[in-house]
Amino acid sequence: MPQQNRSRQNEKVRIAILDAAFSLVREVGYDKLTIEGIAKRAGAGKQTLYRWWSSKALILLEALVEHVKDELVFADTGNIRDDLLAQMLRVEKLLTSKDTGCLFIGLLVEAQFNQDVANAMNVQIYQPTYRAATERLAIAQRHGELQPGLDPVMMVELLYAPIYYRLIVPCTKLTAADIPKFLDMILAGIRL
Amino acid sequence: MPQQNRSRQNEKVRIAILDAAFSLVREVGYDKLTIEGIAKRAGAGKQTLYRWWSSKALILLEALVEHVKDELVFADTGNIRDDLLAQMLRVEKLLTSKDTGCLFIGLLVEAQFNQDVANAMNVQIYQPTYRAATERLAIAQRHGELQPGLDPVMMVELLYAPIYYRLIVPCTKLTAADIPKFLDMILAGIRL
Amino acid sequence: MPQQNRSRQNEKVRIAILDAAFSLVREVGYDKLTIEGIAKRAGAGKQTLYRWWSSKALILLEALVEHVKDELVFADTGNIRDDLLAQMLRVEKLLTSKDTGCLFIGLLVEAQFNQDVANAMNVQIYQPTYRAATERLAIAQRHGELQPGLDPVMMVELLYAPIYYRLIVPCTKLTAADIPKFLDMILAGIRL
Amino acid sequence: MPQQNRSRQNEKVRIAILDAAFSLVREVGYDKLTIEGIAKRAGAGKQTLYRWWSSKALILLEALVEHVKDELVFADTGNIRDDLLAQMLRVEKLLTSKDTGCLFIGLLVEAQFNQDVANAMNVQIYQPTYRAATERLAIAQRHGELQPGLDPVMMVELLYAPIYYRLIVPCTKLTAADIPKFLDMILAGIRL
DNA sequence: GTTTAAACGAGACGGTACGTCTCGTCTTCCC
DNA sequence: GGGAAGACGAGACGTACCGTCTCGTTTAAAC
Repeated sequence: MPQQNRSRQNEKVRIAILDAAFSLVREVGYDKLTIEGIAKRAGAGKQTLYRWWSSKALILLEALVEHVKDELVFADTGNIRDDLLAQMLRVEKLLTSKDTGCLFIGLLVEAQFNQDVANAMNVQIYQPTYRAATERLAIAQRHGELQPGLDPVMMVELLYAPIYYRLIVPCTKLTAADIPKFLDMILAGIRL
Repeated sequence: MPQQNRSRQNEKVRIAILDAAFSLVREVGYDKLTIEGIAKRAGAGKQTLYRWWSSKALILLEALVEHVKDELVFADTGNIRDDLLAQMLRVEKLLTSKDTGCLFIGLLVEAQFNQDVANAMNVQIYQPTYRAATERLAIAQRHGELQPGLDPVMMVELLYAPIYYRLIVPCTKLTAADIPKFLDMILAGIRL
Repeated sequence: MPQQNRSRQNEKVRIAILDAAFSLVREVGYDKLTIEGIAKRAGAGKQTLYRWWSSKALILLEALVEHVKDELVFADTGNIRDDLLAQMLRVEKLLTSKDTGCLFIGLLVEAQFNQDVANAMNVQIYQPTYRAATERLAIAQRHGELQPGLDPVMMVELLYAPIYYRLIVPCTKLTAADIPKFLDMILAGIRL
Repeated sequence: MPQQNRSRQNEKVRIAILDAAFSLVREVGYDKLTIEGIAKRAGAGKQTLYRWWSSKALILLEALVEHVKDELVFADTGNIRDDLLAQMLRVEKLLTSKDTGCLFIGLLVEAQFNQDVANAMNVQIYQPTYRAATERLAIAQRHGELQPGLDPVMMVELLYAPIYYRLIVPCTKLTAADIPKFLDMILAGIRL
């Protein structure tokens, strides 16, 4: 991330670019978004974008992080099901909202082909999320709410998995109503 | 899909194009794959590709389907865990193999932005898969192996979900070794 | 020319093709005329056209010749100026008429780059024209109407030259009214 | 013409493109000349050509004008025949030279179908030529060398006409040796 | 308050691939 | 078995963006 190197540059330009990218991606979609389009909307030169970011994905990631950095917390109410449900709904909202949904999918897509983007997403999104989630699950295990032998990381993945599945697989639809159903299936198991 | 309209055209050309696409996508990756590149390798004119397919994704989908149409079965050995594990491993292999892995991811990606591709994948991949899987699960419910109140479709999704999650989320890795762990977590539940 | 080889082929097809070419070139212009367009209008297969003609120019030439073969005569009224003027006006009319004008220009153009067309035009258009014209001029020389020492061929060329000049040079316009002026300048000379 | 708008652009690129066009048209002929070919030889991107010129004809016209802008003068030695002959030979040389001949014919051809090219040729080639020529002829008329009642413009056209005729009509050949013969026929008239 | 170095907007540049078009050849099917 | 119909390989068209590269012009810190 380049922020640290740019202490002297005009913060206004950076904000204008992030805003332009954030609004444009909603209007034209991730794949139709171009560096030239962002530059034009931001009233910036293309060179300015290339100076600070190495791809459009990293611009969007920075824009996204500014919008969602407060969502990664994991509350502890004492009841693990409530906390898990709250967090799953929070993620579901993030991934389906008009603002951030297609942006997030675009970034996931880009990360498939671009290792820099994958690493950046990992550092800025997934590591904080996993840390918060595994800590909460470990507490629940110690409290006897969850099975003690299971790997917290795999539990996190299993919990988020249906959300991403519905997001990614064509012709499925991610809805808030199905979240608690999936949660309870995971908690109780599907075997008789 | 155009196959039905092309009874009179040279099947050799179609095969050459699908083969070219299938081999090229392995070598250069989905996003670097171009229509021109496929045409060149196939010894075909670009117009021929555009005549029969409306995007590179649909070419790849057709190529993929030819390679995997036999994988969508769902055996019934009488033991539901065995059958589920076998199918999950089959899918895992498909999604991580050198041949079809990045091809499949590319198609998933494309389907995010291209409704035609999404529909085509649904018809050719997901509907057959879901049908086979839900039938097997319903049998297991009737046999008293699985909880009778659960929606077979959601169970299918839950079972496939961790596979897709590991496939799609950056910096995670889909391995055969984790498949039975996820399966048992889903079967038994994670709650104590 | 292919006519002699096609005794057995359907004359109706040939006529349909020539008619289609002749009418199409008026509507779309020489440079926008395509083999495919002619075939479509004629209700013929492209292969049929390629079988009998080697370029669209030769189709048009054949169509043109059918329309103008009677114009190449050179009457002898006994008065050389009258005969020359009549012929020059006849050519002017041919070159500026809606039917044949742009067709003829197209052929001239094509002949610049295509030796086959140049030869065909020479044989079918220019040789008959030159023969008729030089014969009439030679008679006039013998009758003491024209200077005896001049080359009849060059005289023919000089007479036709202003017509072609006006036809070909951009932003000049070929009009019947200027023909007699040019003729009299050539007859009398421009020197005082 | 775009020259005036491009003060800031790299003149080297413009020259490279004009040179490439000029040399390529000699090698492959006007009709086989392509924008892509020019771009490739010039080491330029296609977009650069499209940015400054709207057709290959206008590129060639600009290249031509650079080569011939000094040929359009019309000397005044006091003897009208000498001056006319000199100018006609100059034009003959221009139209038959290996460098500029087929290029010029190509432009004439293009001007038949493309009004922009016709206008550009008129402005850059014919208007200067006509102006210089009619002025010299008017002087000759005032000096009593030429008939005073004749239109200078039509005289100019008549003088150039045989040159263009020989250039354009298939299977005729423009030679320097015939130029003075045509000139003298025009000056003296062909009537006895 | 001036200097000066960077970051800036603007956009030309060499490229690549796009999707379309037409060419002239080749193939299939029907009459 | 000849012709319409049209698929085919080829390749140029004109467009859109890519990422790089000058250009002057702010602009803000250092002097």
